[in-house]
Amino acid sequence: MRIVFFGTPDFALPSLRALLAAGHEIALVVSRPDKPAGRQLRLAAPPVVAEARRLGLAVAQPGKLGGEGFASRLREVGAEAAVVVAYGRLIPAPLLSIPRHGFVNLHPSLLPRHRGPSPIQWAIASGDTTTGVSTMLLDEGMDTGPILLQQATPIGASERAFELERRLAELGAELLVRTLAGLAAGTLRPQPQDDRLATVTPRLERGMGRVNWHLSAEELERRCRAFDPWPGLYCTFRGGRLKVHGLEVGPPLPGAEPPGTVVAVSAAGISVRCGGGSVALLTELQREGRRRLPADAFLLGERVVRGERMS
RNA sequence: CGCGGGGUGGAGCAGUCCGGUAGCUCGUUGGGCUCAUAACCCAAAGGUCGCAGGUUCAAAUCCUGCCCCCGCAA
Repeated sequence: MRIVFFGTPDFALPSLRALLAAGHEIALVVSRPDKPAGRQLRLAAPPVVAEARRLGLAVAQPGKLGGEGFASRLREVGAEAAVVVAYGRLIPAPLLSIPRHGFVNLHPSLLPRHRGPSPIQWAIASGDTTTGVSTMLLDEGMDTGPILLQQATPIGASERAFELERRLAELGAELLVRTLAGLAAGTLRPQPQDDRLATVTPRLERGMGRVNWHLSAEELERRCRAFDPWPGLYCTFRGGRLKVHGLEVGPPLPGAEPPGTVVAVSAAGISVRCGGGSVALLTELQREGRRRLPADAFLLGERVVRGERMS
């Protein structure tokens, strides 16, 4: 099938490759504009653009999709379907009817649960034991279109967002290929989503990684995995930023210290009082400007003492 | 030129401002104690102080250039 591919980050790469491998013709790859990245703030191309160039595909990085300019470009391409995988922008409604089969979107959750921009992270943060990938036809809403196919997968008890994301990217790529085959064969029946079951995830922000010690250790443990690698979990300790890369639910310790108080220190980690009397065991830490370290190594240089506070 | 921190025995750090024979915790090795031990005691080994150049009687420490790691920001 002749298709236009919309995508931007790494998550979209397996899909792009799988579509090619399945014999589809990718007439155009559409991605978001380059933006400054890295420590020197140099302009960097999104992963999808880099990959598309390697593959010798035509690339477009329009600033806006709204105008007539892009619409006519899309018509010229004459694709039978558009595929959207983590493009990063809402597709304006007038474009949706240009390809004969419409816009097929891959979404990394079991819709209608976890609509919105960060479904993978919130599936973990919410304590879900199962998630998955969905393909659907885009409509004018945000992840509200009728579902084509879905594939579920369990979430590992210690699985982190970057790991789950990698798995869902692969799982989604397969699902996408099956979806296009189904569309071409006319065997798919789009199922409307049940809006009553819908949940919407907020876009992640830097500040969401700030540890609130009043939350339970269980909640913090999930966030530690959900926000890895971004925005990460961090707090303030001894006047500087302390990133928390490893946080486990610790064995309970008696006491009524205010949340954020160090209640025990051992080679296994730093135990910190959390909400509801729970205890978090910090097992991997990183001081700003320093390397991330397992707790035992961290403690050799930072003599953390019982009773110290983290905020 | 976006802002900033750091590179010191195997690991994590102090020492750098106010130049003057390298220190702490841990690990390693040997010995001791002990029913025993990841515990404790004693001893030892192990370092071109990121690289190059400069200043100086003398540089981990001051100056210049380069390499590498990291936090913020995006």
